[in-house]
Amino acid sequence: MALEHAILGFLSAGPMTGYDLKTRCFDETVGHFWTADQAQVYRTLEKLDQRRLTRSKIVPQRGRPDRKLYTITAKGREALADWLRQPADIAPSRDPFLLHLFFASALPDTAVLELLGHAREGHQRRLEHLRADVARDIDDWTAATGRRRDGEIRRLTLGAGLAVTRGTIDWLDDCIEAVRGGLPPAQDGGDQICSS
Amino acid sequence: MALEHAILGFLSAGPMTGYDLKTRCFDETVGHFWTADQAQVYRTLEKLDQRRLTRSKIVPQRGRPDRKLYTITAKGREALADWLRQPADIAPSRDPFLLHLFFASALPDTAVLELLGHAREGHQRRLEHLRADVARDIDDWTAATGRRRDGEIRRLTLGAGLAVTRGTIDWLDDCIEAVRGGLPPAQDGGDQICSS
DNA sequence: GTTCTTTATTGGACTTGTCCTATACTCGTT
DNA sequence: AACGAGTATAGGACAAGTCCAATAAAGAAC
Repeated sequence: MALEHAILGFLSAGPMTGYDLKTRCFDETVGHFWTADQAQVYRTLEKLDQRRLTRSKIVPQRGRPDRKLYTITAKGREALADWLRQPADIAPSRDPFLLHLFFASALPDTAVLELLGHAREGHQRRLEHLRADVARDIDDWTAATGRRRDGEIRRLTLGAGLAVTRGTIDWLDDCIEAVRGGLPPAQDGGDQICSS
Repeated sequence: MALEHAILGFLSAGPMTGYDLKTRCFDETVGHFWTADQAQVYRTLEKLDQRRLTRSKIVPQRGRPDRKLYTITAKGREALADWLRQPADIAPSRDPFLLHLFFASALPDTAVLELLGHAREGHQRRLEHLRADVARDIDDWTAATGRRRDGEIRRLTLGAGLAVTRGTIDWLDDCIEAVRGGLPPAQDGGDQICSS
């Protein structure tokens, strides 16, 4: 499980609670390429504890629910190092938008254009978010912690998001042009699902 | 569920069995952006049948297991059209490689370079596969069926794969150059997981 | 003064997807 | 003659992820 190793990775920088991991680590830091469900984070932490890859300690608070602080163990560091040394998974992931587009040949050109335009907007927003928010977060974090190696690596992962998003937008522009230029008409014989 | 709608999409071109869908549709046709597990295909077909979005008919064969031919119903076509008219999901998907790279700052530069090189190779192979096999499949299929509109759309989805893969390779090249140029050294204080 | 947000953890129910196995007959290969 | 591959479906077990609700108290906003 990748979530498991990601958690170990974050814990290797210092003890944290499930809440810290969910908000500061997943949502804010790696959110643009790896999301984590809150319930899943807590359940994974529990499993890590059972397998002695982490140790947890309850830290009482007044006026707030107790914090459950997780610390990575030597065994946990080993498991993390093992994972890091393994070649990473590069399998292309599923793309629900492409699936949608694939079957959109049954729709009229205008609807296909709408689909493409909507996607373009979404990716444009994402591009701006990466350029502004994510880039700023990395700068802030690097300035605050002084961990320049980590910062460099974070900047590289941000670069991936930028490259892929830019590539996707260019592709969408090509698509829009192609459809505007006129797609061949739908054949009869089951091709046309929706003519409205 | 996307698989459900994908199956309806394929069935809208004509009746098929679970086996046809798995091999000819998913593995061969949309495999480069949407994979499907065999068991999942059969289970989804069963559910579609229960919900009357398809109808199945057993076609006996001699020397082979019986085929169970699924036909899309009017209700199924409606469900498909509804899905197509909805805006598609554009949420960026998880990228296990980026997660790996993210924590690789704990590894020495040489190991990071290895990771990047391995990924580059994988994407290069994928690029060649898309350019050769997938492009040929589309051409063959278009020539065989004469469905030029579908063929055009398929070519567009292929273009997405090419654009994203090319973008990723360019990014990896940038990364490799950056790491060769020298990453800042790891700090002490938990940063360095593995020095070997 | 009530409602919303933040901090913090946990459990239930469910969906989706993966892996493995069983069955069964044909055809081609070694 | 034995073995594997192709054709075809189906079930069990399980892993991973999503959604929702409960609990609980502080503090801010309306």
